[in-house]
Amino acid sequence: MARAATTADAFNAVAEPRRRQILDVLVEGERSVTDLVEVLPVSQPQVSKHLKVLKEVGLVRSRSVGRQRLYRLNAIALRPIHEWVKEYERHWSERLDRLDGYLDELQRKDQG
Amino acid sequence: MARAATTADAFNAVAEPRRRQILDVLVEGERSVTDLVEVLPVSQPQVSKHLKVLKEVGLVRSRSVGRQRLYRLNAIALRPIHEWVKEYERHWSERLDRLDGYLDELQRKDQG
DNA sequence: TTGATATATTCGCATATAGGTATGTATTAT
DNA sequence: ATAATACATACCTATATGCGAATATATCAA
Repeated sequence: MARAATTADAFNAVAEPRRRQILDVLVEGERSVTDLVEVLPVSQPQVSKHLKVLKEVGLVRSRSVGRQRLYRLNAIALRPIHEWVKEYERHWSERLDRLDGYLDELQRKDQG
Repeated sequence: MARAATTADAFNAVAEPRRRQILDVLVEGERSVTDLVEVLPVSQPQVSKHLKVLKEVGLVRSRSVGRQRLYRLNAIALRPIHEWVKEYERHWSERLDRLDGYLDELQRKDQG
């Protein structure tokens, strides 16, 4: 078996930095493909392909205006990621970090 | 070019559901490889391989105790994901969702 | 030393990727 | 009709993936 498809879910779609970049632009408002090409260091075909992936997982929606296609963010599709990662937030508090440091040190003493 | 390596960053490492499952167990405390194999529907070699990926991106740390290797979460490595996705949270408020619904409807009327 | 337990690594496979380049398809303008 | 603009799709390549199966390595037990 290979890796899960980029279109499998938001986690996979967003793993690609370019696609996060695109979302980072769209969060400011609707943009045409050309707009995105102008702002990002990505070719037009690549932008279109990335948008297709983002659309398949519901992260963006589009509408046609003349010969333009305007894409906009559908942020709620990011919610599963937020919900998942949120549970871990309390674990990077300073207290737990210190415990980790302590365990690392024990390890070093045992084997180093 | 191919897809970015799973070990490229936390985003890519965590895109794989099995690895999220592993973290979901480790969030409750340190576990040996065997512990994880018993709890998850994954073979031992696969668990070891997933742990290797997680370790390479700093999401877990390990220490040896006898012939066991105990893995523990290093949650702070998830912070970049949280920081990124957090910015989008306000965008899935009800008001913006309704605007999206409205735009979708316009689109349907224009072209459907 | 021999065997058992715990974990890691290797090998083979099918698969889908991101990017480049080229081309197709609407839509508008002349 | 023709050309130009805006966008999508097809084709190619290199790459690394996740899984299964087998094997290697380390540690402890008898």
